[in-house]
Amino acid sequence: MSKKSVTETGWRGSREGWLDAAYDALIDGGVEAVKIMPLANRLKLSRTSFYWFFKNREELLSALADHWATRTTVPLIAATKAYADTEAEAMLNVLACFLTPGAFDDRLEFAVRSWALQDDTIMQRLQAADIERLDMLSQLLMSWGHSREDADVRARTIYLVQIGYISMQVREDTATRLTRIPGYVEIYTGKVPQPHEMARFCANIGFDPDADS
Amino acid sequence: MSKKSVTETGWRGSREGWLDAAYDALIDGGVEAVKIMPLANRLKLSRTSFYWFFKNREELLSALADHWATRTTVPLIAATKAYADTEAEAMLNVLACFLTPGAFDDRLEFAVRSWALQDDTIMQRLQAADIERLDMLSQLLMSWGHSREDADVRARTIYLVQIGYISMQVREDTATRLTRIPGYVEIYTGKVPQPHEMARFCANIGFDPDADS
DNA sequence: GGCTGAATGTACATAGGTGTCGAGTAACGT
DNA sequence: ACGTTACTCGACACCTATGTACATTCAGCC
Repeated sequence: MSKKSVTETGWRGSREGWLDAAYDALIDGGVEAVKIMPLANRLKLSRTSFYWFFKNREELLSALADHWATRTTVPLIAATKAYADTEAEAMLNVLACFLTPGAFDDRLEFAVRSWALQDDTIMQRLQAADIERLDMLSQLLMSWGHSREDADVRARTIYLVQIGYISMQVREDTATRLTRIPGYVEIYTGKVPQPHEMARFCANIGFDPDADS
Repeated sequence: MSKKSVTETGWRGSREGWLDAAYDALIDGGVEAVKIMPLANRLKLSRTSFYWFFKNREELLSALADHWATRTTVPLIAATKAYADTEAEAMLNVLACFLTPGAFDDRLEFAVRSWALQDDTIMQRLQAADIERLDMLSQLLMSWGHSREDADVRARTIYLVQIGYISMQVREDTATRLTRIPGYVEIYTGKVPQPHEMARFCANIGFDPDADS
């Protein structure tokens, strides 16, 4: 799914190939795992081939950071702007973004947060993203009638719970997590989601609650 | 406060000295910053002196991990068991633990979470700690009348918001954060803290709300 | 003032990482 | 089939880290 991209050339290496490998290394070993020599070994390529596609390690890391924004902030903001009939549904749209694999990339998010500890420019991009995301959530809540102050605390709760989940690196299955969703929606908005709203939510995240196993 | 401990010998180095330096390096650079050579430079000691106090780098890291437990899980659990007249007060006790500098060491907590990404044994200790902490919070809520399910979701919210805060590495001043506290308590417990409870809370965390700037 | 052991330093072996240079090789267009 | 371009690789120079062996120095105690 990732190795063989559209640009199917006869060459073994490619910018995307190195980038994918770097991405994998980043999400399950942190920045310090993104090293050219190990990547080369995994790709079964010579270490020095890397320098044909990238100027140096820094350029690779920078490309990784760009990737992060499009895989996290972008989908979240889209979710806050999605259509909704009720406040509960609007909140479910946001939660769906966090839950759907392929929408908000939580493992990448965590890796980048750790990375920020060692790198100031990443730290700055991260803090800017936090502010932007919180602001979007706050706006969403205000559009459903919450006061500025109330929307502020609630937006923080929603966002922080999610960041917390990511940071805990929980890998619980969708079904378990699903049982807690109505509770969260109620805590976040004060409103209980209706059965048909939950049904739409399940459909959105591609989950069939009737399936056994 | 940390450098010159009680054991004031005539020697320049000491186990504590190296440990303190390692701690500093860990919280503001991640595990990868805990390297003997840089520590030696900072301590103005020869690199190899280290090996007189520690067998090797691993032993240092292990000592650091032990330190983490006593500076995070231990105070949190104490806070859940602290005396309280009301549920709101009980919750404020927990929040105070998170806010008081010197109680729950949030920077260390974050550093360890990042560390876990690269180290399986740390990951296991961390997940055990998460379970234990969530369990304590849940028990606290159940002792104030919440059902098991409700306590479960609420405990997660409280804990995850805090982990989220830590992960965001926000450094907002006590006063700002304080304004949001009553809002959080209400979201967490459904009860509004009384003025005298807030006053006690301020006293606990060593904050004077009347002091200007 | 000299002994002793705790603490420090110097020198060496080893390992893994980065990046450059230049020679070689595979793919593709004509 | 041939040349050009796109890519690959090996060798080299360099840096930073770990850990060991051995020599040295210093504090504290007769």
